[in-house]
Amino acid sequence: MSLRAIKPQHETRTRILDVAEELFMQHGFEGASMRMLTAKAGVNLAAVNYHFGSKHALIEAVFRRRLDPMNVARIAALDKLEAEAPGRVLAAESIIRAFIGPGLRMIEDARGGGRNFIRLLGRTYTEPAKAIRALIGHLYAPAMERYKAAFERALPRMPREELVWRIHFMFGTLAYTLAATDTVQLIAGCKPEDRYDARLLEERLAAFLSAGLNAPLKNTIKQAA
Amino acid sequence: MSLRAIKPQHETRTRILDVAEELFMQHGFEGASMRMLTAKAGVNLAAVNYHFGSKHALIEAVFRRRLDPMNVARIAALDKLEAEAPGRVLAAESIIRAFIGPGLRMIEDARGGGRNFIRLLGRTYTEPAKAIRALIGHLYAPAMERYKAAFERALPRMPREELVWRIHFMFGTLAYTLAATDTVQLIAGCKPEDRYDARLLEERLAAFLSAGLNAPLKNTIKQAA
DNA sequence: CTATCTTTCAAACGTTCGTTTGAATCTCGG
DNA sequence: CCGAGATTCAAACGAACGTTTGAAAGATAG
Repeated sequence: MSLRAIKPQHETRTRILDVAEELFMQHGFEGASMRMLTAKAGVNLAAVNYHFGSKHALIEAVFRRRLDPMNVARIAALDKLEAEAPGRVLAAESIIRAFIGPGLRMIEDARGGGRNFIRLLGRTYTEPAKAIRALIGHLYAPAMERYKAAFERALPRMPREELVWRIHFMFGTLAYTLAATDTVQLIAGCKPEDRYDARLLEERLAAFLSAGLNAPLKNTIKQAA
Repeated sequence: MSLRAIKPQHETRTRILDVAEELFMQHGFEGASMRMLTAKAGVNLAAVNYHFGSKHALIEAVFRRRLDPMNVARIAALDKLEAEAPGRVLAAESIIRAFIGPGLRMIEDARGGGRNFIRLLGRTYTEPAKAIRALIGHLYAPAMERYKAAFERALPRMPREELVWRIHFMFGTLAYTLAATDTVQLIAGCKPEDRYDARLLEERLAAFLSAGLNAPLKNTIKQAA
């Protein structure tokens, strides 16, 4: 074992992953070509196929690297919440905060890679390619099931079908908020850097989402259930 | 003028637009190729360039055909609302319903083209290609300005910055709800056909969004303004 | 130093992309 | 029926795509 340690064990791999994250976010999966990507990463064109096998496998690796730890953190946050108040009914807002917290914390990631990933992730919920949507759904499934059950316990009187819809709406708000690059400016001249004060954004999101989730049930909705 | 009328004046044009709407929705703008598109439409490969000029011009035409009338309907709905209660302060929920109504009505379009378009539109808010996002922003601008002003009048005590964010959140919910093809099933085993009972969906959306928009202002948010 | 395994490299592969071309076909007023 | 204009057609264009290849270079253990 020499004294090298200058070149990390898989520098090429991680450099490809970092650049892929950024370029997929900027141009989409089809819009970011292998030549573009390898040139920006400063590696040979064949490096992606050597280290990952194919472009699709690279896409999967990009998601796994961040999404797996993020969902672990989400489940841990929910576990902690339930352990602190054993047997008690949790407030919906606490559950919401447990869910969005890990994502927002990733935005604050100093190196900036996390921010790229979060924006990429937000966009991918509506990705047209079936294979990619299936991948995301598969990676999300465990955390999703856990949170759905938590919401059901927190809101026992809400019809299941209505609850599913409201969770769906919450997902939409979250995904869109994170994915939007400059569409915000469609509504108002909002300086883009303001968008990433994660603490303030968490307050805004928690207020909006918990109010929506707890919205009164009108008769028309009750009858449908 | 003969008795033909069998072949509409621009049948090729509209057939291309219909198929483009469907394939762009299914595969995205880059994923749907001209050969795929023209083959499905039963027209020659060169027809798109002959009638529209380029693929990008076709994309623009697909949006203009539906988005222009939809925004006209949105502004008209708001005009009607304000005319019915002159000088009065509108309820935020009425404004929300005026905005989402035209979109949901398009989903019910019998021929199905409207449904394709709405789903395509929802996805396009987070489209990576800048040119397309700019196009959407430009087409939306007039209606957007009108509705933003209406919300400001309806909620005079809310800080402007907070209001902009909440409008942004509403956009997200709407876009995602409409764009989602089968991501709903991530949350629950919901039969996809249920998703398009437009009346029920309007009730659910209006309840969720107006509760979120009217959410109480916490101190942390007030201080930020 | 040598031999073995890993990684990098330039070059090329076959395919598909959006677009262009120029001739053929259709439409319709005079 | 004719001829100008609009439309359709098969074929080809160059460019860019993801991937493969086989040799060169680098790293590692005996």
